[in-house]
Amino acid sequence: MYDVSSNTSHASALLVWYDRHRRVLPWRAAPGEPSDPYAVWLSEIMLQQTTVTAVKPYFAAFLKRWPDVAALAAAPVDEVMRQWAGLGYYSRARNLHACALAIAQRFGGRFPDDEAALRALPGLGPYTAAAIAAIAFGRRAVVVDGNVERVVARLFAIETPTPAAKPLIRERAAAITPDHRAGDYAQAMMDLGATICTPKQPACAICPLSQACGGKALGDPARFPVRMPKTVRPRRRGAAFYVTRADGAVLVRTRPPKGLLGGMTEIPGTPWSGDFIEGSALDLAPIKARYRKLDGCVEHVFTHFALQLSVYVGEVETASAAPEGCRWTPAERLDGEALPSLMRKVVEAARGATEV
DNA sequence: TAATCGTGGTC
DNA sequence: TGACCAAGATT
Repeated sequence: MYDVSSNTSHASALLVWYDRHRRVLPWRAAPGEPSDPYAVWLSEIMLQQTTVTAVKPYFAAFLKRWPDVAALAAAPVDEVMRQWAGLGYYSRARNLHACALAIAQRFGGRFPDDEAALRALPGLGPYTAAAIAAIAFGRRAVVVDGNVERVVARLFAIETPTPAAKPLIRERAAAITPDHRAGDYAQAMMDLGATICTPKQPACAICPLSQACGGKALGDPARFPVRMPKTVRPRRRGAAFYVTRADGAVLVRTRPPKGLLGGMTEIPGTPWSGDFIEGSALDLAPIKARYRKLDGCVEHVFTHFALQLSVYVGEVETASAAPEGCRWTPAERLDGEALPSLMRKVVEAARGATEV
């Protein structure tokens, strides 16, 4: 206890707190128990920009269906995409499968245990590689996610607006990262950010780092991290065509593998643009049919734009062939398609309007 | 460096 | 009700 450098004191105060207040999470090993690298990896990918609440059911479903990395590697990528549907950021699912294949084929089914090798795998960036090295293998690593950024920015009262402050935040984070209990420390920082040092109203009164916190000393810790002024979110509009055959089959198509909703199933529609003309929507219908426009719009907000989608409902004869790029899917199999949430909204709107 | 890439919850 | 936010990666 004679080393009173900030390095050790921050970490030990945090670890004492963690031993008492750590969250119980499905992918987290019990104290003293070894963690399963597969579970750690799977959860870390799912948790990228995604809440714990949203991840839990997906994590359980994946683990039940594919209990280890070999099972996941052996699955068709389309099955993985379907299982991922609804969780968002679909390139994660494609990379997840690519990573499982790499582990199975290049590493004999065992995850590499150092940060650099992990970093080279698909879908593993600086954060995730460091997190897995620390949590699954006990390696010292500087783990910086959104929680750590917030905690560190407050602790050191960093005035530089993010994202310009990232290098400084990383430097400060490295300076307080201990050499021991790497996994516990990384998870402690994230638990602190998630439960105490929260974005809006940090609970400084019960924070183990409050004594050392520069942001608190200044009187307004919630001011950190300092953000750059926000940009406006543009709105785009378009139309979707929900076409059914007399036998109930629905016309769908698969989006290109890359880009927005890459590789996912969609209801055919027009491009989405800022200057969409409602009156010319029907000129872009994928197949000739009698269409009825539903009242209102399906609304959906993406990260960088908001979308308003008109929905047209049409019906064709059973003999009708699917147009180029489209396919018919039986009504009872539509829910099993890799439908992103936006498209589930479209389907729901169309069904609600047709079944009355 | 700056865009792009989902979704659901919160205030 | 709209803006912000969540265990970021990729290009």
